[in-house]
Amino acid sequence: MEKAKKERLQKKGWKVGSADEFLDLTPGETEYIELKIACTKYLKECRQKMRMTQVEAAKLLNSSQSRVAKMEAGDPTVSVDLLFRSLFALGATKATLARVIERANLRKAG
Amino acid sequence: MEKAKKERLQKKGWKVGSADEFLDLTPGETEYIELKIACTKYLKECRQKMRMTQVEAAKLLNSSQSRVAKMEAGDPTVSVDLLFRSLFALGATKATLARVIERANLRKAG
DNA sequence: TGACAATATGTCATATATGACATATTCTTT
DNA sequence: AAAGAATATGTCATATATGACATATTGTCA
Repeated sequence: MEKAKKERLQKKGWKVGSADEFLDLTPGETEYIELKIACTKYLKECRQKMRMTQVEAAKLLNSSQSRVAKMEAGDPTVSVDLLFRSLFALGATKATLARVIERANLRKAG
Repeated sequence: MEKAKKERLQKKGWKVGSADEFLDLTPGETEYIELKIACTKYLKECRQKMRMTQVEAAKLLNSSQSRVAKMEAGDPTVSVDLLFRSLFALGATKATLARVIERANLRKAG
């Protein structure tokens, strides 16, 4: 990987390593990442289904547009806590979240 | 509520209010709390099923006995992120977690 | 194209989470 | 009951998350 890009990513909080290190993700780490990504996708889906802009969603969530954008982008500074609280605030339930998590590794169409 | 107890709980990070305020929890907040509690219970269950002490679990999780105790006790300083990462590290999968979340509001026997 | 709305990116002060340690309490086993 | 193992509680320095703001980029429509 290009040195400049690597440093830029690390500065953003991402772990950056060789392919070996990447493959060294434990199963648990992989599941965690998949879960988080699935939540970010579902959040965006929910917001769009409600025909809200990020600004509107931010107001509803007592947050800011930029943070909503980061949530949907899977920014490393966004916690699962925040994602969950946001999803629940947008009307998601434990049942729907469970479904999202369960299917996290499958293609959206699945 | 007794004043001393109230202050003690607030100092610990819990929101403490009148019954009205308690009932004012939004549905989303309630779901979030139920989810979190379910995870703490499941974590303890997993650890015990593996016949590990908190000290042993802590070592496995690169954490400390005291934090494991707090995770299992639902301490307010414990994030869902930490709970999830810990559960995955103990062998839980997205599928099992989904099940835990789905059933979070039901009695354990359910 | 230009202009406006929506989304993304960068940064920061503050808030919250975390591992670690000390110590207290509870649980077992004898 | 005493002793040791296990768990719980309190505290703190450091790490990470968060809302907010400024600014950049992208999308849309006339």
